[in-house]
Amino acid sequence: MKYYGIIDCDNCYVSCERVFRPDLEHRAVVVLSNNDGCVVARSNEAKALGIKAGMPFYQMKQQFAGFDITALSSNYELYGEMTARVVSLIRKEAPHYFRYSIDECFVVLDESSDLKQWGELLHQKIKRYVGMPVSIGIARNKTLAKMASHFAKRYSGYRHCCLIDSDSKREKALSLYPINEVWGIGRRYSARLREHGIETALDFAQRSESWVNMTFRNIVLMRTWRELNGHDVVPDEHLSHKKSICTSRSFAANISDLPTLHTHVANFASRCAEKLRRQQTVASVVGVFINTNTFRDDLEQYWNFEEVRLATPSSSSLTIIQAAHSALERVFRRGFEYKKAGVIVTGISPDGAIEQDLFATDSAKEQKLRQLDSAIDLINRRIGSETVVVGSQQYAQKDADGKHTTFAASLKRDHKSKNPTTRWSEIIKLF
DNA sequence: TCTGGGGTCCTAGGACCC
DNA sequence: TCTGGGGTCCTAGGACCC
Repeated sequence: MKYYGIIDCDNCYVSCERVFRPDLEHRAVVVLSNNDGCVVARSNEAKALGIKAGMPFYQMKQQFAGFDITALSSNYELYGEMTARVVSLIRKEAPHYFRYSIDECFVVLDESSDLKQWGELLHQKIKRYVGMPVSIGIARNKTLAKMASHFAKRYSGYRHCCLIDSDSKREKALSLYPINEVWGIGRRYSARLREHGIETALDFAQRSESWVNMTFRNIVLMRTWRELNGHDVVPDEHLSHKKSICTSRSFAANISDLPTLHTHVANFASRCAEKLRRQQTVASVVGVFINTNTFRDDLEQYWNFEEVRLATPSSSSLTIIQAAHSALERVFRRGFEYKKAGVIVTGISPDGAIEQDLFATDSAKEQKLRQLDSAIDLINRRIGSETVVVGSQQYAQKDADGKHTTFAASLKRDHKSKNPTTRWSEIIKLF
């Protein structure tokens, strides 16, 4: 019989920071979004104080003035590296795995071994080798495994691994689980379910299949109902490549001029091209959106999105940047203060299976672009991201050394930690 | 003054085709 | 009173996830 396990990093970003800052253990710590905008991760101590996820940083500072809280800017280079180490350990213990998000990984297990012990040992191993605390849930399907991992996180008696392997355990767990915390049931559905007197996962699971069907006429909710009742019906995602890739940011300050937007959009486009190449795919459509500050209802708002179709699907930074620039020209309207922009690439297919543009004459050029991109990727991977960039990615503004400012430097990150795992210059020195 | 950045799936409805 | 009947593809919007 097949089992699913989920390995979930506890307070992932905070835990990554604590590996290199042991002084932050047992203290209230939050990690902020880009431009130090919102709280995106909290230590248990910060949660206990009542700091909510998504809370704007300035509000937190007002509301929790006088509390001893450490706030850190997000350092995605570090989090990406640390979680990759976690995954490499998981892979050794469970060859059949798929990554669900930056901090979660599903594995498929069979019943032959002692699954509870397996989970406890994996937890110990990840803690010892990477320093990351994880919670592990194991059950017959993914919805129940997620629920189990929450129990593992909440009750220390489980020793970081909760296994649901019988109907009695399943029903007990369901009865203790609020309906709004079930995987796949968000704010809207839980409000509607509560109108029908459903408070726990068990209340929902015990309704008849036809009642759920008639009341909601919704196949997604129906699948969740089946999983709560022990069937394995939610399909495995993330086994194939992504169908859309987006890179977008809010700006530290408003931007009204086209050249500065061009530079930002070039950087977003370049990131999208990198992501395409990493999963060995190409895109055929490049879209750009820009918008004014949606929180300022006293100002006139503008939001728009334009797409450009490529003659030949591509993952080349130069090609994607060019297309993004022409899309930007189309969405841009003078006279607005822009707060955010983004590039979205779609029409994604595996690289290699590209049907040629009927009128293409530039396959030799494509070949050269490909070699150029590979060389840039290699350098940026070995030496550090943004070591080599396309000219249009460089900001007009220069730093103290006379060098052009880079994308990373354009973000406001006043409380950022070092990158001891990916930058030679920031490696930890003991003496 | 300061408010994140990614993704997925499903459905309904319209355009278009034969 | 009573619209032909299939199809496919695309898009927008709504729900969800982390």
